[in-house]
Amino acid sequence: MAKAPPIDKRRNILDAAVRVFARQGFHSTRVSDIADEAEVAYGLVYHYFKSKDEVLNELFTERWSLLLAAIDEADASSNTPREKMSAVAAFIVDSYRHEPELMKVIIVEVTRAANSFGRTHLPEIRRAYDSIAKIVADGQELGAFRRDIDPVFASMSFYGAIEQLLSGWIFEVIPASATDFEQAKELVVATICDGLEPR
Amino acid sequence: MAKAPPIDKRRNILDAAVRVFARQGFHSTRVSDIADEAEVAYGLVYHYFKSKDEVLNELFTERWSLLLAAIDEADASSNTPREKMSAVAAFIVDSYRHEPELMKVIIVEVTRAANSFGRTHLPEIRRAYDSIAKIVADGQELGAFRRDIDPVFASMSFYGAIEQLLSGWIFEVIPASATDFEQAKELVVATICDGLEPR
DNA sequence: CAACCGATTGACTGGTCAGTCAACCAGTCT
DNA sequence: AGACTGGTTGACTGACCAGTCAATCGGTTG
Repeated sequence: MAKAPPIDKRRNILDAAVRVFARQGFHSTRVSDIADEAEVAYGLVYHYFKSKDEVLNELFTERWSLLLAAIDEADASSNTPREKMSAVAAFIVDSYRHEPELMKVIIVEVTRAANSFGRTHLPEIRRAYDSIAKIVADGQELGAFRRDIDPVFASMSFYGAIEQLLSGWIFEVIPASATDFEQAKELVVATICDGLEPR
Repeated sequence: MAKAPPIDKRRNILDAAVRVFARQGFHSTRVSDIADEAEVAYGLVYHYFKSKDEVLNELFTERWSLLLAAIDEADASSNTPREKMSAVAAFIVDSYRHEPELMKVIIVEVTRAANSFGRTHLPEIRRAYDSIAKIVADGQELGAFRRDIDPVFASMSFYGAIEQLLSGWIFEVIPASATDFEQAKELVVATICDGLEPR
């Protein structure tokens, strides 16, 4: 049996797709662009994937499951609710820091495109909101968070704030240096947990 | 000269486009869909607009300028910084409440699609962030807001949180009743200004 | 009425791509 | 060697659609 060809063409194609999608956007990417970038014949893309859509689906699913795992892990830890929120923020920011192109594709083409593409993935996206909401709800139980704000609502605000920051970096609306990333982690949590008004 | 034809076809087309874009998304809308919805011949769309893109541009620009004006007006008022933030949140939420289809189109197809379409409008979008940031900065001057959070950063978090809520309503991830709208206005401000942790 | 002009119509064209498929190639097994 | 298999190739097709344009309509002016 088996080969495990030294070079995994399927992986090549996926990686190439990230680069091309990030550069041109999903819609204006031709399948031939992916093939070219991967230095592979046009038809091979269809050998490994059912359609152009499936390539994006795969990229999203691969990554999103990591996020879901990270949230669950944060939740399972014995940290304070606030530290759990910190962990989630840190995971997302670091994801962007280490793989900006992939995150750009996921956010721009899926998460923020709930219309076209994201529609298929709404359930998974929603699971992230729900898991974060659970952290908030537990925090409320413990008295660490105020009880008059609906957890799902808080979760959406929190996630929305983070995603907006990533968008800002992606579209170069705000500066994106290493220190900006570190600050961002702290500041989102500070904003959401402590608020803008002085204590 | 002049007529002012009782029925303004250009307006018809614009309104029809909102409905169709909201229903099917910009990309999967054919120009013929717009013409059909407006009960107008295909070619007429091109009589009034240079291209399909221009229709969307027009819709966005029309609306966004109202938002910018609303922010400026809030800023110019003699209210507290927090009340100014409230006014901005209220304006956006009410916009959605009264014209959900238009807001859906603007958010989904422009604001959150900074890749394809929004790219053209980044400057205008940015202006909104900047104007909100100015409110925050003034609040810091006055001592109403803490000074260790960058105004632009705060502005992005605030706007991101609101937009995320709209997205939640748009994609039916969270319930959207009249009371939800009213609550939302208060809760975003409470979250961002006071924070999740009890005072 | 005749000339004019902007609004309106919808058939048609040109270009673009996603996806198909028949052929080819390189191992592996017998 | 011969047969088989799965990876690999890229030319080709069918569908789709934005935008064009020549023709028509209806109202106004002189």
